[in-house]
Amino acid sequence: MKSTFLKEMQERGYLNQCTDLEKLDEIISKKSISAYIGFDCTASSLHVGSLLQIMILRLLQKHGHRPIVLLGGGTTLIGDPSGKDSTRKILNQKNIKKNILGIKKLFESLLDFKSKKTKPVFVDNYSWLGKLNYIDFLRTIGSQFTLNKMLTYDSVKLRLEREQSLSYMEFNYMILQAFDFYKLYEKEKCLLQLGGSDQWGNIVNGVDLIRRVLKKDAFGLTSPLITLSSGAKMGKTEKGAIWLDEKLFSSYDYWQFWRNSDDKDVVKFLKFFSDIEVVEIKKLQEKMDINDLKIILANETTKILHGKTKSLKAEKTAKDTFKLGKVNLNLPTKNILKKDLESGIKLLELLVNTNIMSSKSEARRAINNNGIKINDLLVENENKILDLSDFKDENMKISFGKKKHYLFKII
RNA sequence: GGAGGGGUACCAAAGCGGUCAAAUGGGGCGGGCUGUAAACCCGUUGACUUCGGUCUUCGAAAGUUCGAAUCUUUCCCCCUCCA
Repeated sequence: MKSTFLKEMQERGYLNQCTDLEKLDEIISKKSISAYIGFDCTASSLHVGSLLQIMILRLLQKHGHRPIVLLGGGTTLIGDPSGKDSTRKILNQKNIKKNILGIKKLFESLLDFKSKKTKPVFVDNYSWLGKLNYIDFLRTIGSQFTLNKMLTYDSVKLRLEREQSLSYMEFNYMILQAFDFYKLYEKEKCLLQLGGSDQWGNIVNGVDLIRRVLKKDAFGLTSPLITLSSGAKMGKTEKGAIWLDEKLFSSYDYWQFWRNSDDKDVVKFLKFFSDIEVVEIKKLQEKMDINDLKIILANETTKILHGKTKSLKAEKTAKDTFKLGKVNLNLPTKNILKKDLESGIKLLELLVNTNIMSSKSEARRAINNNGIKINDLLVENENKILDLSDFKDENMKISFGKKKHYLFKII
């Protein structure tokens, strides 16, 4: 492979399938191109599941290419049927607009805006999908698609085979995504669409459309679906998604998420989610203890998303809490009113009110299973009432299990 | 259009008039061991509780019964086979 971009893509394991790898390599090794990835706007933030795509955009910039971030303000109104059993809730435009703002903001720290040449471009496909003329669209674009072929795509086939309804609206999704690529080729000279392997069908459609209508070559490239060594899908835990927005998922928790990776995933994750050069990762792997490697992983990933200061802070907090047994004031913090404390607060209620536990039964259970500690002392009485004597220097630490620690402050 | 099978907790799946808040497995959570890992072992897994119990739950609604996840009726949804 000639191009540095594709070489690193391969080294890091980002490469799954390409419509024409040789030709793309030829072009991309000679000049700088624009490439796009589309993001759904179903939530106000992205989660770890989208992080790989973001890393690819960063890599694109690193090698002198220009990333285009397509926010699916139009397509989210329709809903991608790929990999879904049933139609999902359709969002209204107001929510989608809000989501777009939230997602856009994430990219501010993740991508490089300084270099003129590789400055990212943001586009919302509503700007062209929203004003389509139905008849015109059917004649120029719709005529290029055959039902015969559309029906063979997995996203469609699976739904039909399972006799689950697929609305005409959703059925059109792939055409719209193909049209996006077509538009971006015209407007932004975008040669390449990137995406997860589940997007392959949609991407190929775009490439075909450009070839047929514009008589030009465009390319599609997909990344593999990441699974954890446990087999689970990346990004969602039982407690909910690992959000990238700090308001939804704190930098401390984010750091912890990576620190708690499975041994078997660490090197893979370093390649996927850190900026450390692959050669360097190999060296680290040889000389370092797996736990130190996990700390590096946590530091690097947190640094990329939340910045160096927060990453260091999270590392320090973790070290104090887990290694030194100290109370670090940067632990997730909850406030307690002084007057409430003076009249006595039931531990059970506090746990539920602060969302540490979702019900009193659960809290009782946790206590009876020796899972709750106050200032590192096991709580034995489930009906414990808290008062000032449980605080040291205005602080009280409540721990649930070995990993979750919360700091309570009197206000 | 014809014939049959089925909808049970987070998921899979048993139960087919009372002993059912519902077996079992997976997942989750907690504990033990460890390294904030994996594997393994133990406990736990609807809510509220003055710890006596109470309330809500087996696709939906209505009914039979002292008593229904279990029986009846209607409705909704899914699956398999034939046409």
